[in-house]
Formats: sequence, structure tokens, C-alpha cells
Amino acid sequence: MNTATKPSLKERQFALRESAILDAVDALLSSKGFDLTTMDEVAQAVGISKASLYKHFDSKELLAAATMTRLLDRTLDKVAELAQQETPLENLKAVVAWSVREHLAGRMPTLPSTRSSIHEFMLRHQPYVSKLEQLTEILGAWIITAQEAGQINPQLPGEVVLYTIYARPCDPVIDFLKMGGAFTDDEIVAAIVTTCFNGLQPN
Amino acid sequence: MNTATKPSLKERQFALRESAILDAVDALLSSKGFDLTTMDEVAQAVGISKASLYKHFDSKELLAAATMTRLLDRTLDKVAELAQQETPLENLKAVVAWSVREHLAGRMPTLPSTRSSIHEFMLRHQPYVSKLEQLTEILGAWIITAQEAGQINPQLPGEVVLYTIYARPCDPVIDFLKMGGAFTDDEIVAAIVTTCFNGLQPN
DNA sequence: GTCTATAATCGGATAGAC
DNA sequence: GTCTATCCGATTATAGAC
Repeated sequence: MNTATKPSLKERQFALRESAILDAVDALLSSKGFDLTTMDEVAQAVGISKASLYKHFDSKELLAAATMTRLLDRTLDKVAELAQQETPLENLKAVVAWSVREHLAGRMPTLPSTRSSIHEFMLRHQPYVSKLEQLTEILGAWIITAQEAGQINPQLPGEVVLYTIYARPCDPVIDFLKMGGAFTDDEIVAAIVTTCFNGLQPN
Repeated sequence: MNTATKPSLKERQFALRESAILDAVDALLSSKGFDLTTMDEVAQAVGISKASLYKHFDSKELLAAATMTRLLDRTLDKVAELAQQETPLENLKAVVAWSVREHLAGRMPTLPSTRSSIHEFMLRHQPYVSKLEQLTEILGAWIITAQEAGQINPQLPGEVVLYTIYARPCDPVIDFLKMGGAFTDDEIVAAIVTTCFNGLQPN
């Protein structure tokens, strides 16, 4: 029955197209967000018909969920790569710097802002939620260690620190600074990382 | 010809209804944002028909623009009230605290995030732009003074400081902390103000 | 599984009576 | 100026041929 053999050509082509779709959605969600992105645009960006797109993803919500879940995969990869190379504080800074850079590169689909209609859907999407919990566990441990070492203000509740870090890639300041045109991407990354972690320092 | 007399009853009723419309839009934009708010909802919230709504505002964009412009009026009022009572740094903190509180109270229509379809429209809406410039001038002066006094890091470009302050009321952290339910509004305000201004302090 | 064509719905805006 | 009823374009989603 051949159930465990390597993928056929057709399967590989299918997976490749799926990846191309998600790349396109990355860019569209990053620049326009969920509500303003249409399935027609996605299909056109990939160069397939809308009907074919729906063969891959049953709804716009599921398509966005797959994209957001893949972002968490990338983030978990990045976090694993960083782990224990430096101090927890340096790791946290590196994650924020990386995520701001991803945003600037147009690969950061909007994190679930409370105001997007996709928000509630994501909270019920198991693959996303479970990976988010994984990530939270790792970052949470780094935060606690950094607080014990006095590198992050121990008086700040862990949730405040965590959310402050999670919110950085969707900080409007990034777009404002980018739009102004007076700063390079490196300068923007530095500004966000500096103001963020200075704000979390002990007094 | 009677052009400079006091407003008639009808005119006052009209102005009153207009104000009620803007109040409703404040709440809707604050909770759902521009794209997810429908004119039907606005009309229903006010208790009038959609056609009547369009007698007051010619388009959804103009309605949002009026709401956002009124927000700037409120902000300018607040700023005038604060002016010179305290140091520039304390004034800036008070403005951020006030705006976070407005957000939590549901009176903070989303500032133009780059991803909203209303964003470009606002940049071409003269009343809004000119009031935003007024506000920027005042806050900019406070920032420079605070930097000269060494209360805000003088190495940070003024634009970074200004945008960081402007972005606070739409910081996703506010919604995250509110949603978690573990913090009072006062604690949320304090967390935002502290992490924001610690981040702007000299090293 | 991919396409073209189309159904179904939603939301911004307006016509026309009062 | 306010209402009811309606138009019309845009958008999600699907039918059906190949």
C-alpha cells in the first residue's frame, strides 16, 4: 500500500505550491493585514486561479492561520538556534531584533491584534495556540532568569515583560520610522531594541 | 439677514445628534477599528437610519476623519491644560497616561495604523493634518527641553521619541494585558508609562 | 487539481416618499 | 432631514467542464 515511502513528484509539486502560497500571504498580511487582503490578490500573486487556491486552503481564515503558524515555526527555529549561545537577556534582545527585521522585510504577517477579525479564530486554532504556548514557555523561562540576574526589572510582572516583547514586531513605531524615510533598517531595529529593553531594565 | 445670531433649536438639535454620532463612532473605532465598523452599526448604535447618517457625513471616511479630528481636539485641550504645570517630562508622561486611559475607556479611535485603509485618507484630510502638526509642535518642544535637561536620552533622534509616544495608545500590550484580566486599568497605565519612559531615559 | 464562470452575501451609498 | 427600500460593487466561496 506504499504508505511510508518518499513523496511522489506530484506531492512535492503540491507542497511547493503550498509554500509559494504562504510566501505570498506573508507579504500581503505584512503590508495590508488580514481584512484588506483578498483571496483574488493572493491567487494573482501566486499566479494560480482562486479555485485552485481553495483546493489548498478551505477558507481565508485557514489560509491566514497556516501562515501565522508557519511564522511561529520560524520563530521557534530562531529561538532554538539562539538557545544558550548567550545570556537570556541577549537571547531576548536577539529575538526582538530578528522579529523587527522580519517585519521590515515584509515577512511578518500581523500578529493577532485584538481589532482584526481573524483574532478570535486564531485563539481557537489548535496548531497555532499550541506553538504559541511552546514559545511562551521558552521566552518565559528566559525572562525569569533575566529577572533573577537583575537584568530585567524583577518588579515587573512576567506577563508585562512577555507581552511587551511579543508586541514589538507590530509596534506602529516601526512603520512610522520607515515611512519617514530618515532611518535605515538597522537604525530602526536598534531604536526599537534599545527603547524596549531600557524600558524593562531595573530603575 | 440674520447671519450672526445664536443657533436655532433645529441647529442645536442637529449639532447634538452629530455629537452623538461621533460618540458612537469613538466607541466602535476604539473596539473594532475602521475596516470592521459598518455604517449600519453606526446608525443602529445612534438609533437613526443609515440615510440620516449620510445627511451628516458624506462618507465613511469623512465620518472617521471627523472622529479622529475631534480626538485631536480633546488631546490639544488636555495638552493646554497640562502646559507648564510640571516639567516637560512630567507633561509628556501625563499625556501618555491620559491617552492610555482613553483607550481603556473605549474613547480612543485607532490612530492611523499603516495597515488601515483609512490611513492615506487621513494624511490628505487638512483639518486632521493641521491639528496633528499643532500637537507635534508642542510635544516636540517638550521633548527637546527634556532632552536638554537629561531626562530623556539626548542621543535618541527626536522623531524616535515622538513616534514612541504617539504609538503608546495603540500599543497592543494594552489590549493583551486587558484581555488577560489580571491587571486593573491603573496597573496597565502604570506599566505602559513606566516601560515607555524608562526606555527613553539616558543609559 | 486546475481552470472559467457564477452563486451568495455583505456593505457603502442613494432614490424617493413623507 | 428622516425614513424605507433598493442599488451596486466587491469579495468569499463553489459548480462544473477538462
